[in-house]
Amino acid sequence: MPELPEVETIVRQLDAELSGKRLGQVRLSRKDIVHGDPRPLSRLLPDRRIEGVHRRAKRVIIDLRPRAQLVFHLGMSGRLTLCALDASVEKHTHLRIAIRNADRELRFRDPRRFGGVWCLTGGPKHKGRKLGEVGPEPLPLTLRQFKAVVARPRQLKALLLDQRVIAGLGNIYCDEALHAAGVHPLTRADSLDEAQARRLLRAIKATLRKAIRSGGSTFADYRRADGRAGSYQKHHRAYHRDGQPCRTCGTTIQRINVAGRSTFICPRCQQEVSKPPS
DNA sequence: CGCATTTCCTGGAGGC
DNA sequence: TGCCTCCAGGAAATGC
Repeated sequence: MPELPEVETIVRQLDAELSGKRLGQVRLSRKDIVHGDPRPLSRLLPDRRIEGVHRRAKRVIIDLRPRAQLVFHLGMSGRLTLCALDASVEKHTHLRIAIRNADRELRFRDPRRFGGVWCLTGGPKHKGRKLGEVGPEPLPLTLRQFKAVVARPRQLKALLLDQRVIAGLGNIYCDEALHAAGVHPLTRADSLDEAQARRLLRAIKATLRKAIRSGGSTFADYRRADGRAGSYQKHHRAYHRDGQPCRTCGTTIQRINVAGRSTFICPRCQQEVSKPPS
């Protein structure tokens, strides 16, 4: 489940490897992973130069010249890897884009197909599912901005997961940050006091930065762009640790359900301080 | 407005 | 071993 740190890891590798290179042949074996018209993909992309690869929210954005953008969302099980041309092609590889003069290609694989690709060429109005608006990036967020964004009568975790509110957090890093901040996920977001808000924002940033340094968390599908696994799962303190002792206080980590998601908490470190919204 | 539920999809886990 | 059911979850849609 690639979230901000996983996508950031992929993007840094792709940017380092691909900037300045030109795209070659495009092979799309599953048209329905493309939102909008899939034809421009193979028609308009070859020969464009890669200006750079960056991230916005959980999206990988490849900037091209002449001006175009290739946007990937990895959903649950999406992988974006740079492979040797002759490497065996894994099942569910939906898109392959050769890199000129490199003996390598970019492959997009996504068994569950919750992910997708957008090809933005600035041409006719984009049809199909649009890229939704997303909220501010968490890493540059100031405490003032964070408090403003969080000042709503909603379950805290549901709010943090909402990409329109803050961009990039998913189930793993929400649980890790809430645990690190010692805040219960069902806390009413607008009831956080100054100290809690500060702790939570710091925990979010610290967790994301550490995860980026570890190349993200690999549970099942996620891989870095070079195919290797991330290692931050070894440092998780809450996520997927139900039944195991809290690394802070030894209390057994519990699994509950919040916002329709499995949620892992330490019932001692994360006390429910205020009534959740109706 | 918020929130629970459903939908999409596949592979892996667990039951028998 | 093999079949079956259940379940994970990002994001959007639906119903209350």
